[in-house]
Amino acid sequence: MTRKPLTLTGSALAVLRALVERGPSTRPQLGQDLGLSRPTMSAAMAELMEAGLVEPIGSVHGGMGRRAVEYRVATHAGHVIAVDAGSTHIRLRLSTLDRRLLHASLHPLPKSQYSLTPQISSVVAAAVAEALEKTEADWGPLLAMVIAIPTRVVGPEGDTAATDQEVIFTNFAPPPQVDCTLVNNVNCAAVAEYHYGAARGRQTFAFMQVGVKIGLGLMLNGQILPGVNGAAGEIGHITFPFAPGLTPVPGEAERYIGTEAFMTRVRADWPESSGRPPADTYELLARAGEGDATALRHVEGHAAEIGAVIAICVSVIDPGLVVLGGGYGASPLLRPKVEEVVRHLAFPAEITTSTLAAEATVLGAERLAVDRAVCVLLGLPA
Amino acid sequence: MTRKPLTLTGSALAVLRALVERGPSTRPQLGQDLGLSRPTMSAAMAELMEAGLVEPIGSVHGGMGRRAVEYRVATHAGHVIAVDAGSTHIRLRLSTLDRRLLHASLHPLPKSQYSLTPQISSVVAAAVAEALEKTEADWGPLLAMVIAIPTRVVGPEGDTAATDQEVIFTNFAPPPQVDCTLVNNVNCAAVAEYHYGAARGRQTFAFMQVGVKIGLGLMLNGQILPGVNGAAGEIGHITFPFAPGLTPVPGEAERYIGTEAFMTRVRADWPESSGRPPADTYELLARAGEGDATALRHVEGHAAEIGAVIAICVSVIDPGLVVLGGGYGASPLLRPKVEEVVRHLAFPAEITTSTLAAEATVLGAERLAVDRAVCVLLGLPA
DNA sequence: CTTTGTTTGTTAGGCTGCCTAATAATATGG
DNA sequence: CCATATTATTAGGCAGCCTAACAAACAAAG
Repeated sequence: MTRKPLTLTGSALAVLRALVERGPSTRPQLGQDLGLSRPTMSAAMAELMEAGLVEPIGSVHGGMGRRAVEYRVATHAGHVIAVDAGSTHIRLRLSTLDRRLLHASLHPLPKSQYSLTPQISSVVAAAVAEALEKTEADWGPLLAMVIAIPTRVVGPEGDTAATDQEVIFTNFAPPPQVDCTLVNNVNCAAVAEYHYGAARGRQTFAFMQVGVKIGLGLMLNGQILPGVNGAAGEIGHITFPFAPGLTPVPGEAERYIGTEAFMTRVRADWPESSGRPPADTYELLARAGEGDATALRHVEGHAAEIGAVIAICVSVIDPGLVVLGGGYGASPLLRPKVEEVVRHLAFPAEITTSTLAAEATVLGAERLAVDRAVCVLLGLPA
Repeated sequence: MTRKPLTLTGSALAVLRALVERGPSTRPQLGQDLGLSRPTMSAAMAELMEAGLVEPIGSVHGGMGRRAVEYRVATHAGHVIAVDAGSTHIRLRLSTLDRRLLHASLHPLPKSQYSLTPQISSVVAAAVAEALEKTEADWGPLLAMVIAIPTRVVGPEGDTAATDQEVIFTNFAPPPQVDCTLVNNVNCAAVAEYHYGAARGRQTFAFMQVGVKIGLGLMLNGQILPGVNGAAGEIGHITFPFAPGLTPVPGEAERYIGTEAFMTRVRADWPESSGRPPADTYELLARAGEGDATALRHVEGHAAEIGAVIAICVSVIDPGLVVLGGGYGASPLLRPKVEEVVRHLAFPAEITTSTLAAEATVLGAERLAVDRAVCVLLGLPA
């Protein structure tokens, strides 16, 4: 875990972070954006070159005058692995520190998993083994791994026994000496929406995932809120039903809003006159998209219930923006009704739909892995 | 608003902040805690003395050796005013930057107010006028004011017209050139619990106020979460009732959980055999405290409903700790049932009861005013 | 092909803000 | 009064940034 300390001057660190953030850049660009003078840029670059962290990749001319040399994070500096341990597929990305993709893979699971199981662990092990196999010599060291899992996650100081997070290691062991971090999958997706998706440029927002399960990822001032027990955003456990005379049942909201119970209700309430009920949510959404009135009615009814959940979240944290995502939630058919309900019940909040689809989680994990990798290189905590 | 810039060196600023934070201290103490060398402490102190921000107040001996000089923030450096514009009383504190109380007052309102009214504004105006009247010459300038109000609050860039916050200024104008900040009263109370009360030493927690209205103050990593529209913690607007087949009503949770509707239910359901129903919550709590079974049943039933609301908040943000406060919520009778319900429905969260009672809000406002004052002195934003 | 103007990168030197080390100034206790 | 402990100041150094001036590379115009 511990490699050589490698302390950098403040400006060099800022330059490294900027190159990680935005990819190849010239010195004038970096100096401008970071507010550093040319001599300081010179020193910082010399420092980073010396450490083998950056490399020149040619020169660019911007109108008149001398051409500026373009630099990027050196491939040789190292790489990261991001894994999305999903319920139907395992996705893996192996990338440089500035997120140039070096290897990617998609591994279907034998059957859909409702929770984190040893079977998922096995496929993760296979995916990572394959990635290590294909690693080339000049890719530098594997600096960090982030694995996105569909459970709540606590740090080493927390009560790891109380969560299911350790299940990921039943059939998988991370390579020795490699920094390996577990992160909740919804939080990863939120990170991706923040950097690349529907929430770009927003410092504060919530990402609501709707599929077999429901969950919320909270981004507050550019930082994910994990919660003291890793349970922030576990909105499957909101009090439900909640009304005078009714007894709430723990976890009932997740079951009720989740797509399995929803589809059961749809099938039970499907009129004979509308033909065969839809087999799954994809078919339901497809029919609703074609204008089938019965399908639309169900989708809108469900959207109103999702809106009711979001109104709760908006009342508690007032995120200003809620991004809908997940296998079911990403459908643009939901948005209008959700927005209407939220506006009626709670405070103003923009509602948008995810633009990253199934890639969101692994892209967010990659992003977090790169952050970890920079910390590992510099011996920084957190 | 703008006074002379007055830039300080980093260490001097740290020393000033430390003195503001913890009151009178000696140089060795400060140097130790801030990790500053003795020469740096000397320079910082010289700088602060020069600027008239600190003053020596004697010397202290710690065992053997030379006595250490003790310093504090100079009274002459300036003062702040904190106002709690509550529903039954206006509380005011006028304090030095290190929170030595110079003047305090308590002004009852003619009658209890459900929302922020012009009448409250009038009493605030009178309270502030009286405080300015009593200000002595050597107290230095009035650097900042914070007024705690029971509405959502947005900054100048937000849509102030959409909130009721401006009502505070109907009959009151802050002294010219004085930095005046409005802050939600529940958030102020949370700040006080953080520094002095039941949440001392906790970086993340939620403060739930239960009285005529309900509200949540969210402290995340030592920072209040105000929300994008100043509506974070406005849990009076959570979806309620929320159950299949029921139609939620905006703001219904506040009415239902709030003490007015609660007492109406108590009275309606009060058996003849138990004698005259209690006139208000104080009487209800008093009787419950004496062991009256009917009163206890109602208090516990209500506590379960409060617990159901808290379970929602815990599911969304997982604060680890929830402090119960407010006129009704501060009763220790609530805690056991609330804790039981939260543990049953959601994730582990400690439940405690406020220790600051009615002073919480004004103490939090004072704290925030001091922070603002330091920023004003140094020309810093936010 | 040379000149000119523009942009990029380097060198020289200075300033700020912190540090360590040494010295001076009190205090307590035999 | 002297030994010891603690506090404060002085002297000198170093890291990390800056500005100013200069050298190098390039495009476009003559």
